[in-house]
Amino acid sequence: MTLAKTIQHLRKQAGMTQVEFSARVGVGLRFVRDLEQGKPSVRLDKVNQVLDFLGHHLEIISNHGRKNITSSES
Amino acid sequence: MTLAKTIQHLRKQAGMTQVEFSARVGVGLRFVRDLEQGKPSVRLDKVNQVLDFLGHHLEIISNHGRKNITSSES
DNA sequence: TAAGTATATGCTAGATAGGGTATAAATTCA
DNA sequence: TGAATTTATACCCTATCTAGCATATACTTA
Repeated sequence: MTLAKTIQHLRKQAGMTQVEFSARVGVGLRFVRDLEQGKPSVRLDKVNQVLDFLGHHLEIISNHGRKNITSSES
Repeated sequence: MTLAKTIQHLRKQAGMTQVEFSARVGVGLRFVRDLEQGKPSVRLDKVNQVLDFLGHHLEIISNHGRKNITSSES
């Protein structure tokens, strides 16, 4: 599941509209909408603020196996 | 480990300087430095670009247990 | 269908991230 | 210790993110 859809899912699970959610999290309504629409260039601190409110956080996970160091096979 | 330190660790593990790294990833040197210094307000898409290069990605993880819906115990 | 609610999109203004560059500080190594 | 390398900090400039508002579109229910 994408970040956008996961957050949307968690918000709905918490029974909040975007309006209520943005107010309680402390970010702009517009941001919540952009976020849930999958805008890629959002600010990380804002995302973390949202996730923290939802009792979640981000972690770095290895892409099991094939690295992507731009396959430097000369 | 923090996002900043993890990325720095992965970069060094790959044997690259910040200069080489930024060039190969395709982001500015300035960004790499801000990122590794723990600047919280970096852009998510840039972070993902870096992580993808390193063969990693971000995932949403639940903070096991205590939610943080700002403890709305009235 | 209509009304009410919720979400999506377009716009502007203000704030700031990122790129580039220069320099300072730290680190490495002979 | 000194030189070379790497990393950190400071500055300016441009691009764009966020907030806020208005409006349009979707969704729900009577």
